[in-house]
Amino acid sequence: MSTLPSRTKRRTGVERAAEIARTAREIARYDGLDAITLRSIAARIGVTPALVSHYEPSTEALVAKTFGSIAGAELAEITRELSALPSSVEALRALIDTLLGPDRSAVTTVWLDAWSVGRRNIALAREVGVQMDAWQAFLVALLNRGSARGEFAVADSGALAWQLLAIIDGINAHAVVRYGDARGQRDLVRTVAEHELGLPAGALAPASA
Amino acid sequence: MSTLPSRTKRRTGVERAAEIARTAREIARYDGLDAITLRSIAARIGVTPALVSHYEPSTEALVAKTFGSIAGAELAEITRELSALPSSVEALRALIDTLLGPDRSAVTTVWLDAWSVGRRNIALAREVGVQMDAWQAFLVALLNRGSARGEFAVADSGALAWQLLAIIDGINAHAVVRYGDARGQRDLVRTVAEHELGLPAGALAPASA
DNA sequence: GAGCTTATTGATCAAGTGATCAACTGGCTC
DNA sequence: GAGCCAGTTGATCACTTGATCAATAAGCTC
Repeated sequence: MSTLPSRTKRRTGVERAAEIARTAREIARYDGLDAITLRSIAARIGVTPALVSHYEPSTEALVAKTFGSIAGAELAEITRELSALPSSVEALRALIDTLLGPDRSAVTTVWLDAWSVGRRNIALAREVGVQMDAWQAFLVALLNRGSARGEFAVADSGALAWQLLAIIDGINAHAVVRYGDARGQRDLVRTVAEHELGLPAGALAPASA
Repeated sequence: MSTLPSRTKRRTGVERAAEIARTAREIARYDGLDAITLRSIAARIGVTPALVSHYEPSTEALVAKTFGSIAGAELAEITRELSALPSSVEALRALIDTLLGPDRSAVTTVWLDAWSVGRRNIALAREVGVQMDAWQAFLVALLNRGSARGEFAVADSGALAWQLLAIIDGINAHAVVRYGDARGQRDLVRTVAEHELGLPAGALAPASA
């Protein structure tokens, strides 16, 4: 046998922990939150289940952390994208387009899993609450900013944020089961938002005809 | 020992099958669809897991059947209740009140479980599709009836039915996690329905002030 | 290059899952 | 009351899960 360094072994603790976290996210996206297993992660990385257990003593906590990581990463990315837009109306339009766009089913299924599994995993249930609050806070800030700028008028930004998020989540849940694409239902969210914000019809419609 | 007939044994096959189905429904409502287990059912009835397996050779199929039974029973009950109402507007109002009323979380959690578990259980996934179609068909019929009676105007009853169901499902999903009560969000559905049907504002509001 | 810190392994446990099958027995029929 | 059909049991298999622990070995420091 040659001296092939076939396996790069013995990574740093920090590196390995990051690798485990990343692998858990991949598994959650592809196969669901409850496909996260000591053995599924270990097999994917090429190590022993005991090693995963060493870095993540509680699998339940790892599931909760993984969900929070996926949901939080999406919110962070959207926050970044929207911050470049000049007006709140454009930001709201982009938000609707993104959250009801194609290739969203991966994140949506993770949310569906979280709502379901959260009943058996207390840490996950708490994380779901945290992420929902974070989304609502983000949308409230967006609505208040637009209101302060005089772009539109909002009576109760907190309640409206919950309503818009509920509609979006409902549409996406249906899309996962039925057509795999929620774009056809964007008009519903646009109409509700325009109506509640006192915007003229079509104000949130896509730019190009 | 006395001759106490402590256990009523040896039921009819039909009786036992019904008992198993009923027990599976109870477990699904209280502890979720994936708490349905040969042993959980058997323990609750007081028989051997093998007996449950005898009547239900496939647990996956039993889970799918149980979901269909719960969802179908609710639709049947609501259909019955609404059929007594004289107008379609009143029926729509009652539908919204019921589907976003208290004590709905049990059924909502079963739906959440079904959306999540359906990815691993093909039979369940198909049943979810069937039940969603049944609900949509029911609502389409309600909308078309009201339109034919001249109570309101509906452009695309099929699309509107999906939209209203998506909103209701989204609100209920949020309610399961957050406040446990979706009544505060009823106005959203009412407003959307009134707007889309050309009804005056408040037409779907509760009768009493 | 000795020694030590720490990443990593292999083995193993207890619990829980669906499923199968021969054996038992309750209760009805003739 | 003998016999038989069908409901029921107990034992058991193969598999998956999370978790623990002593033992190993890699790689850095001195």
